[in-house]
Amino acid sequence: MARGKVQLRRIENPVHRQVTFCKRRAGLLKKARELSVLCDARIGIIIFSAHGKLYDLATAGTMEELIERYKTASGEAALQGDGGGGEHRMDPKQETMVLQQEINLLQKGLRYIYGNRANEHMTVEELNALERYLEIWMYNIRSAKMQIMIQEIQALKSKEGMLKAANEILQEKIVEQSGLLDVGVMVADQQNGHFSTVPLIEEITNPLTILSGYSNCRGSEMGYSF
Amino acid sequence: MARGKVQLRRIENPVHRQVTFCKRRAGLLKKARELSVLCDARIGIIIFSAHGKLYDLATAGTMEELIERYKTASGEAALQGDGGGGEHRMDPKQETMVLQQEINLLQKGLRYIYGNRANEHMTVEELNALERYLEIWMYNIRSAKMQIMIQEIQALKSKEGMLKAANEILQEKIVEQSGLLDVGVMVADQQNGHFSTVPLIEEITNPLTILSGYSNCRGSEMGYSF
DNA sequence: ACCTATTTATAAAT
DNA sequence: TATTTATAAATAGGT
Repeated sequence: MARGKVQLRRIENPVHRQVTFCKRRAGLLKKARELSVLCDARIGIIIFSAHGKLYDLATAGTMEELIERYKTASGEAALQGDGGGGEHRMDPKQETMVLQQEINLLQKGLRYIYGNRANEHMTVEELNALERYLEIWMYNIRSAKMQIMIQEIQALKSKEGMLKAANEILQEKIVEQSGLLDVGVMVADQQNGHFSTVPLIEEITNPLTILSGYSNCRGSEMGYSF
Repeated sequence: MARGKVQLRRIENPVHRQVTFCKRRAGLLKKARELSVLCDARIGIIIFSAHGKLYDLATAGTMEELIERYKTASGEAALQGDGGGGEHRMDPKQETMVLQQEINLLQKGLRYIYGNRANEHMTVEELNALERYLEIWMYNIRSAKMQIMIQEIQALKSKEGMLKAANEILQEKIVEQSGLLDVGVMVADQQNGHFSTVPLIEEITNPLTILSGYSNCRGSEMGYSF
């Protein structure tokens, strides 16, 4: 913006382009910070240079928070096919009405929380409803994760059942063959190595013992990516 | 930038603030588009107004692409710190002081949210800190649940390993005894019922297949009590 | 939404 | 890369 009007097209001279990129990038981020402070907005900016280098800015929080909020706000999360099993569908008209109600309530809640409380009046009932919605959404996320783990656990359990059954049949077979051999059970027990046949199965039962005492760990020390 | 220098702090007059927000938001997006074209950069901007309304811009592609690219690009840069177990403990006095600070902040937050906003003033910094604490606590709870399920999965897997080992030993024993009997493997196979000995074990391997596609189920339909 | 006096941003030169 | 400077752009306050 000086010493010559700028044409709105790619700067061909690589040196000029690099210099302009640095200057304007700084300017853009400055403007964003100003807008955020002046008008109480939350802003995230992601810039990839032509060479793929990342520059970013997130005002009032982390970029991750903004991305999450963006995803819900842009409606991406709200309008996708049901991944789970058979859910009881109501007719589309009613469905959209309910969803619209939820959205209205959420928006009102946001104005209430972030705007001037005096301008928006929410009844206790509305606040309770909002609270329930939020809990439901959070519950959905957690449930999806749980579903995955539960399926894995059940797969393992069924596998365990099959292995146990196979074990029993094999043991029966051994007993049978021992009878044919007229040698008796003694031989079988000696050949068992460190596995004692009957105790083995008893020992490993009781799979669903729920452990307790896991409160109060700082989050950063636990690295689960679920 | 005109008719009066601007102070870099929140504009208190709501009308002025709204007008400035509109103007500067447009200016910011324009600058971003210019930078993108002039310097061949890819830029994404997410703006949430104070009332929660979303404004966004993505040059040269979609915001989703930029977010994906951001996650990989920032993730590569961010993988540092002690990944292992070593926790840096501070002395108990300092620890309790930090906890007391957390409690004070929470109490202030509760008064702020449920009481009269005019009486309690919280800075953006305080609110951010509160938000972070809440996220950490929630993360802890979820992590504890995860820990329990992960332990159960591992217990089941180890049990599976033991059963497999036992199975193999039993099968060896059968083969051995069959040799002693001079009857051969034919008899063993016939006595196996619907379990074929070797195929069985192959069939049930592959325990850690993670299922996908569990997004977006309504909470009320899922009855997990974790 | 439009105006315009000023402030800001910045292109080119150093 | 930092500074300077002439000029284009952005915009605060008003209408």
